[in-house]
Amino acid sequence: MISADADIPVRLPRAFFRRDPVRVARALLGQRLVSRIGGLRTAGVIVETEAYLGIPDKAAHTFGGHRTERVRSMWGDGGHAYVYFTYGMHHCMNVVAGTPGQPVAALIRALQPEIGIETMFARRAKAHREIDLCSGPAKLCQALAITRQHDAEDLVSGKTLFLEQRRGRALPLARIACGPRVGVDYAQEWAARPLRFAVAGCRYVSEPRP
DNA sequence: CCCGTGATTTAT
DNA sequence: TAAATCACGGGG
Repeated sequence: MISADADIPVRLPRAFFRRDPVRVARALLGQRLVSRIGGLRTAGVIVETEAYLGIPDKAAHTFGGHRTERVRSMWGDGGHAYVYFTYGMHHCMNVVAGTPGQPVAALIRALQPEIGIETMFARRAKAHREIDLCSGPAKLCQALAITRQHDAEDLVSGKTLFLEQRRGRALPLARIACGPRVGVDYAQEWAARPLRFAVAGCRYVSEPRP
């Protein structure tokens, strides 16, 4: 039977995140990322992710067991945010996966804007079309006002940044496109591995599409 | 294609 | 300390 409160938002539970990063990256597709920052609510459906496999992964910030202040949150429990700053102007958000001591994560690369679209346009003055608001890891952080301030935030219990379950079941594999990760050409044999995932045919996915 | 921009990392 | 790097985005 159908529950009367089927549409009340439910958070993704801790167990969702305490899995290997490929599983988490795929399972995040179709879920909702919500930001309540600066008194404004913005949210979108995750349509593109990448998995970062930690110590052996030459493209990961924690490659080789690298453990610095910047990547501290990567070493913590699954279900927390890892937000980093790069190129002097951009923030990118990861969802930490696995359990403490496993520095693995899923990078959120694109959202389909859903809530607070006017706020997103205001925060992203250079975007003129809805598909330009969140079609890239730094674009979505700008649209949702996610910064290094939100690094290490607990997405399971936090009040400003969290994930709502939108799909009870995983997206069928046939509806997930995959391909090499973006911007990791330096990572040798890890560069070509198919660790980028996207909702097949979705126009909100960043280009070039997998 | 090229370049901004600055924290972080890596090499001296 | 100095130099190189960078999980990007915007403009031409």
